Amino acid sequence: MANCVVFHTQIASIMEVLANAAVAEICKLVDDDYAVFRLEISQSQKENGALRRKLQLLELKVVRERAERTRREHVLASPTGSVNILDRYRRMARVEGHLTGGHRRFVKPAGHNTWRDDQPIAVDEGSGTSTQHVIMIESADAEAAGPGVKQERSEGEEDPRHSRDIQTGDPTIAPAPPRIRSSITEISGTPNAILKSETDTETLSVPHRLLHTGSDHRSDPVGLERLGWQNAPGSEYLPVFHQSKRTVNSQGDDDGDTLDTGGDSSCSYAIEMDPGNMTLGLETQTDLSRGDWNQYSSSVYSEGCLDKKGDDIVVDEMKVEGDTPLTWNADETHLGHSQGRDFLDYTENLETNQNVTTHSPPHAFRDCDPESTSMGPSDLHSRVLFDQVLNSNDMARAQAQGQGATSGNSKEKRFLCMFCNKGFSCPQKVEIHQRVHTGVKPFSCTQCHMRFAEAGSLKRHQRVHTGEKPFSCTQCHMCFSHSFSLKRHQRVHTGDKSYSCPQCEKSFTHQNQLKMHLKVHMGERPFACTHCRKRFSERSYLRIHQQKKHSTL
DNA sequence: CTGGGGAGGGGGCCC
DNA sequence: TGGGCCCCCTCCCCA
Repeated sequence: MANCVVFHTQIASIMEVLANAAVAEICKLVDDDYAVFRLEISQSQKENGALRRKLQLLELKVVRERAERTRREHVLASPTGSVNILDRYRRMARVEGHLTGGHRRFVKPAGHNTWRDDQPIAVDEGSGTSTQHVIMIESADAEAAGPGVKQERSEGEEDPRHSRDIQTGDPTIAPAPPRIRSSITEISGTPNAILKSETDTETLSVPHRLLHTGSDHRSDPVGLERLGWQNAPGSEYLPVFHQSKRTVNSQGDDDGDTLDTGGDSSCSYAIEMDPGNMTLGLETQTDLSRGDWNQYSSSVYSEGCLDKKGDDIVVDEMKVEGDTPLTWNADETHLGHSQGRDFLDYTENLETNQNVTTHSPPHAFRDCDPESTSMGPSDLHSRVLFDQVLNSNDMARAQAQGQGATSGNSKEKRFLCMFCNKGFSCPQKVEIHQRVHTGVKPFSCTQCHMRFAEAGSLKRHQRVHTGEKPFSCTQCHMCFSHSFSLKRHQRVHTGDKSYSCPQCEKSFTHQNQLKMHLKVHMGERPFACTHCRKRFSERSYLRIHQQKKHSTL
């Protein structure tokens, strides 16, 4: 019995020794790993600092340029009404093309499409016209709201095309964009503040790193993965930040023992956050997550491409044309009343919903043309009906092509658009895609003022000036500048009428033909003449009617 | 004269 | 980078 007790005691002592040895080994491994981890963190912090300084320089540069352009636009401001300025510019660009897009024109002389700055630019497709001053149309409201608001809104909605054209601003007028400068000063204008934040708040650098490297992957693609980008990009920005907020007050920044969060790099960064700088960090994060980082990334991208473009392709400062006005001021509440409800909803949606999957794209408002005021409520209904009929065909095609917002291999398309959650295989594609939402158009034509989000679109557009029509029909003399135009044309020869009406068995070669035909079945005449209230099913009919009947008015 | 249909021009967007 | 498709606009023809 005694031997048994002694034996158990010895076993217990041996196990204790072994356990202690194991613990010691584990501690040693942990210490080693921790040392390596700390080293990596310190290196990352240094990288953050360098990147942040680069960012600050870029931000300052861009903001100065924008402020200068804003000043010039402000000089030529002409309040004419509260019309969506971006939509107007879109139509201006469209009208510009239409003004020169002659039907059955085989060769267009170069320069025919030249935008003349001294000409009023027709905006309304009917009789309405506007001028270049439309760029400041909304400034009328801004002036009513106060100079500060005006400056800030102009900052977000400025039109580089006009700003580039309008070079005759009165230099005696003070530029005075107070809100812009103050905002930039708060965020990144003063290096001292940033340097302080570098030492006090490491979390502040995390959103910067996350977001900016997400767009400018070339600078640090490894950092993305290290920070968890690959797991849930897009939707993970805010959770990371909120998590940081939660852990701020629970752990000290100088106690290495508390750094036991393992691989959760977000938590490990959050440890060293200074609550005093929370506002600054929140502003920066919010600012970037709303799309401003696209602006930044696009500018970087554009600048990076400057030397890659040929003589005919110019990539200059970013062009913001989209429905989501961008701003460098993170405090959107200052913008809300002047930016328009669309933008507000947009940003609120981004703020509150981290999984933005059902967001209607901003270009959903694209169809709100000037004549929409004469369109009855049924227009929306007809649009839905069109979609029901037409989308079945489109969806089948999309499925055949493997398209879709969330289709495809999620592992391959792990870079998500922060606006619509669509997945892409690499950050560049996300960046290009997000121009759909941001309206950034870095590629401008040297012969007219058209701007494009993609280089290919610009190259294709330049055939308008050169008259090049490389796509010729083998069965007739027709030549086309678009490859798809040729393909569409060849349906005439093949008799292919893919678009069939479900109600009368009619079929069409154009999808748009079917679209118009459906209106016949529905008896919709959404386009009403403002003079005699006669209604038409197509805008062109209304226009012809107005030209013939009311041209003298 | 109205309006339905045919077809090209051209930009947006994605693969 | 090019190809492809979608979409809108426009003009023309014709019943």
